[in-house]
Amino acid sequence: MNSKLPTYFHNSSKLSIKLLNISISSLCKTQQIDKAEVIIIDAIRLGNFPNIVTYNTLIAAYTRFVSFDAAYSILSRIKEAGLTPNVVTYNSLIAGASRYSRLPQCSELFQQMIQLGIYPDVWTYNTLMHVFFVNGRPHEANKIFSDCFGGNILPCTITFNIMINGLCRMGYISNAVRFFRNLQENGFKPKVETYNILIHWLCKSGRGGKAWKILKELEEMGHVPNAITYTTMMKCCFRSKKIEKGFEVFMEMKSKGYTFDSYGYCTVISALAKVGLIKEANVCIEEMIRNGIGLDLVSYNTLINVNCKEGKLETALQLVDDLGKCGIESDQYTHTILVNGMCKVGDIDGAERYLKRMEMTGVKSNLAACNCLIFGLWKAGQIEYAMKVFENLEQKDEFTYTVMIHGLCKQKMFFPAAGILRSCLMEGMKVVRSAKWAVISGLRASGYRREADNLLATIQTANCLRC
DNA sequence: CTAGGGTTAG
Repeated sequence: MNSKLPTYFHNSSKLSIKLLNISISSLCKTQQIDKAEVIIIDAIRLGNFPNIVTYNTLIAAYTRFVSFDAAYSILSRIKEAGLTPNVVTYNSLIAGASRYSRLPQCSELFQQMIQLGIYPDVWTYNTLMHVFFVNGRPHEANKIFSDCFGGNILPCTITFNIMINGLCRMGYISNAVRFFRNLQENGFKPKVETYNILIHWLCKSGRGGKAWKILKELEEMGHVPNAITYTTMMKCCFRSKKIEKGFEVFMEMKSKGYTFDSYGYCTVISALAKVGLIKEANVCIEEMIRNGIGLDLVSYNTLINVNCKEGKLETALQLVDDLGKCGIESDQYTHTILVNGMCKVGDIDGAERYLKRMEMTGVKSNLAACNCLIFGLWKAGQIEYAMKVFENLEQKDEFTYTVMIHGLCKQKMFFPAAGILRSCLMEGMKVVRSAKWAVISGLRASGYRREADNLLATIQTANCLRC
């Protein structure tokens, strides 16, 4: 018998099950699932049996922190306990399956719940729509949306938000705005979240002017912009290189008390570092730390990047160490930032060793980091080696191609550059204007007019095919 | 179940 258990676990009553669920919920939230399981075992031993809420809490935690299969196996435990799964059980499982990109399983679970006579609710429909959008299936998402309307379930604001966000995610931004206007005409009162979604996508697609108009509308409708609105607008400024304006937004964000987390700070720090305003970036870092803002993985990556940009590699590595001490694992961003930092200070060997070590420790290949290495090799004049790394790459993206094309053009190797440009087009990837121009003008300047025109024609054809 | 932050080329 566990004598350390609080006394309320000893009485089997409605109160004790409620308290049990509160304990399980708080343990699950802090990723202590093992402890939660121990408490459940003890509770059962004391005759305090968990109910469906207990199991649903476990399902949510297992999908979030362990695996879908672990969560799914709770279903049999529910049956063994003589309980019946409910709509929340299935909603959590569907959300869990979507987290692991198991699209067929989402549909299966949906069918299964209907067969069991469990009626889907608006959460079920919202989750399914979200799943389909995230997996690039707008038509299926739209079908769910129609079913929702056709059935007895009333869509809510979140349903509309998922629809608008999903349409934008698929690139249908104008359609999303039209959908939004249509809803408004039918009496829909959008919330700040809805406006934030539109503002975010308008900025991301380069329609900053329209984004500012939507922001104005948000305020005219009596809404107050929140912390997310501010970070979104800031990002919008930095995207269009309006650093001053972005900084002004940050100041206003601070004055409104919206810099309570690291989001705003990370946005402004990265933007400053990117344009070389390292001193200013460091002022913001100091302020963030002085204000006692909790640092997460993204914050650390931001700080590591600033130090790398300064050439302070030892400090950067110290921060990686601190990260580990906080129990946070570094990710692909961390690795890329470090590889880039090493290349920047000319330590190509170090960068290569780091990449090799990543491979050996089973970290999956990181294209961005490889791109940094190739760029570093070009800068260090190790041309043949850069070519070799490039050829051995099993995957390439537009950065890879751009780095190679610019490198070759700098060496006046315009024919190989044209070759790589062509293979890039064959892969269906877009070519950055500057790289395209470097090859064409290079060929022309060295007297190969015909080749230049030929290449230009190929580029234009490729552009047509993409549309 | 929806909305914000971090890496590489020019």
